[in-house]
Amino acid sequence: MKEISNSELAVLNLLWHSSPMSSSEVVAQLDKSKQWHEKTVKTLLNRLVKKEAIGFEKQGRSYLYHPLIDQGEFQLKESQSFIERVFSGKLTPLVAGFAKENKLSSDDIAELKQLIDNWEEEK
Amino acid sequence: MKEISNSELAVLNLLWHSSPMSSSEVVAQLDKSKQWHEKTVKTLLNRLVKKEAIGFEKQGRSYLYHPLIDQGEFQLKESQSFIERVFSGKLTPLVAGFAKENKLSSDDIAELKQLIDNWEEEK
DNA sequence: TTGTTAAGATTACACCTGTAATCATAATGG
DNA sequence: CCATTATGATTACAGGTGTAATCTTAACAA
Repeated sequence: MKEISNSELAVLNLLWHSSPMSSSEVVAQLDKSKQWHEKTVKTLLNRLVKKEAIGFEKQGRSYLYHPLIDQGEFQLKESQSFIERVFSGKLTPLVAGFAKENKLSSDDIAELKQLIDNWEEEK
Repeated sequence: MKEISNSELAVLNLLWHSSPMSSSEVVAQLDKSKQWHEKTVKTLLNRLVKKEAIGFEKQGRSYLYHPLIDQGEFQLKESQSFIERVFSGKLTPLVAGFAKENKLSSDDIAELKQLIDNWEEEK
């Protein structure tokens, strides 16, 4: 599968959150966060279709779009390649960086502890 | 500061690891990992200079390059924007994804525990 | 029925990126 | 002293990206 650009990802994120959605719904949602023109959003939907990242069902004159790729898989792949590029493949320095700069909340810590407990249990 | 592309980052990573370095040294190092032509590497060095990500000292006919931006800062910024884009700003799902797919080693877990301990101590 | 609209398709266009090749020039080997 | 070379500067060029505008056509309003 082709690379998904940042702008395209914003659209895809919406569809992962709720789908199917018509282009006008996507436009309406995105208009809250980004200031994208309707034409821009349509271009992004089109490119995502070409990349086979999303598909659609015809609904009269308009389409209802839905994701074709799995969010979890996408996130894992992206995370791995990001960590490879930026942290030479090591995950903990990323987390350490957040900790150092106080970007971690107590909730984050609690969740991390939980993760570790689960991991150890399964082992 | 301008965005650093992936290829440029590979060069920058080398310079963070050891600097200053001449272009031929950079070429030699990169030739081990990537199969980049000398001309390609020179282009990347040039672009990094234009982006003010690296600087150089003249050394006779050639230059000795060194980073101008801090690796830790860069990594933190990139991490934040990555996590924002891909995980809606939440860090732990990233770590959870790695855990779920068995991408975490015992060493990783040990390091994470250490991090958490330190974090709690400081609080 | 027909002019207007709205949806999707196609085209636009400048800038970035990957990946070099060519140009200009100063140092170096003979 | 001069031809060769190595280094940096400039140029190349296709494909991706952000950000739309224009074109085509089918449905809807009057």
